[in-house]
Amino acid sequence: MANHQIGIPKGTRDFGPENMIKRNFIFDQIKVVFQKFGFLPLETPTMENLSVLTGKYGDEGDQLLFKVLNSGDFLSKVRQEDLQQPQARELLPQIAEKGLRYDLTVPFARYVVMNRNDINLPFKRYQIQPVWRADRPQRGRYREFYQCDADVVGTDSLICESEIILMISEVFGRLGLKNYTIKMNNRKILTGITEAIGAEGKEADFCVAIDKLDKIGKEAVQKELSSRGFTDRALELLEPFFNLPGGLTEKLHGLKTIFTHSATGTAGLEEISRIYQLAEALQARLEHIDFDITLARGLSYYTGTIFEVKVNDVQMGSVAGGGRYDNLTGVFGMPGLSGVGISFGVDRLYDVMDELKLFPENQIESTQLMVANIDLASEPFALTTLTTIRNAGINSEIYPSSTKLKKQLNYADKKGIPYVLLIGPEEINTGKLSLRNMKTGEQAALTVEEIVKKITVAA
RNA sequence: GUGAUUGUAGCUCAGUUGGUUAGAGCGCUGGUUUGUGGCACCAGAGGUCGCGGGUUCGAGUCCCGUCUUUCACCCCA
Repeated sequence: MANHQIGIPKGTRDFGPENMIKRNFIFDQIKVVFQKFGFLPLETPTMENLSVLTGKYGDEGDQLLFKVLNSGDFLSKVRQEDLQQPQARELLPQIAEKGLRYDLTVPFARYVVMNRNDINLPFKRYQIQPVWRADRPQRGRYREFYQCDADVVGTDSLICESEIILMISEVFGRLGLKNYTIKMNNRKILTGITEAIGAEGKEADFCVAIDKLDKIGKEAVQKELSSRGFTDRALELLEPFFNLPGGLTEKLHGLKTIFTHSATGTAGLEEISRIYQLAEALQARLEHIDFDITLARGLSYYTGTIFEVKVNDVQMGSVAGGGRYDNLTGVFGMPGLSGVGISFGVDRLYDVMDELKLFPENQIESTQLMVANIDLASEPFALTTLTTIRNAGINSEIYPSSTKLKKQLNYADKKGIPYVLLIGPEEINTGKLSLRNMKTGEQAALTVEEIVKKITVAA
């Protein structure tokens, strides 16, 4: 009888065995690629001090942080006046000093600063851990989800950016995703645009609005911009940006003339074309890259190149994103360290791959053979045989009790076990064991050696 | 945080203007088959109708609250 009280928190999920095998496949591919490019693993605590987390993600972000209540009698240290008239803002710092990590980049920055004397710059790390956001769940959006980050700090070389493009391509190739777009832009270009249209300093507002272009259309973006205080003159000057020519070189050329009086914009353009050159030298496939000046990305700490990857033909937000941040460690008292990184969203990749049916059929990590449990007398022989088979490197199990064969075969069938080995009095007498192929229903009398050979070859 | 939406058996869902013991399919258990799964047939088990309150002679059905689901906005992976 199921208890109606039990359940899991909103926006969290259990991952059953079938789920986990698929998820691990994604994790493994990403891990292999990260290591191939010289990134090494790092893990940080689930909880950080709130002083580390707050103020790094904007006001919105602070609200989305999960806070952890202090241990013990957490109310005893609260000021009496705050207990009389509780206000969340006053009360919170007194009752909670820890929070769940919101992303992997800020904890990484904290780690770099704390270990500045020990780490070898440029420092390349990857990190695959869950993060938590107290958001309202919806499609492709959970309160607990995994990020797979790879970042390099301590260099401003654009080789890093071009290698990120390579890593994205390789991960997607390994996952079997073919139709995807790596959108790339540069914050300096966005800054250049605000300069060019006479809206200096309104870059943040500009980013939020322009980011929605493909979603809500040009008119709605113009409307939003003017509601955010952009003048008619600015919107007029912005007009050419909406109508840039298609090709990369044409786009760059078009922007170059617009940016003649914007050093920042020009620098952004040079970075973009340099990244293309480097990626080409690395033999990256460039057809997936789309230089898109409307790409903005919310996180305020990006200062240079920004990336976002979308899978086409699937209704889903971005499945990966990243960019360069010039001064992330600055907030922790270590200025002048530039970093760039990429983050894959496994949960979304999973949903996309599931929808496109891209998960491989045969999972070698699952059970290959089950020894049926015919009767108590045959059990010792069956167990010895099981160990022999396991030692040969075949994933195998024995049905733990001698119930009806029908039930045992049914169990094997449902678990997708391809072979069942029958060991009863008959088999022990002849020394030939009955190996049943569950797919075809064929059954053969074979020695243990023949069985091991057959399954090893088949796998 | 704003605005909608959902909740009935393990799962997917029926359930009439409020009216007796709340149904189906799939799944599950047992049997037809005492050493042979999938197919078929037969039988059976399984439900505080999300939770709490209210209206009513009577609530799965109407009202309020709450939780949950899904979706849009904000924002984001």
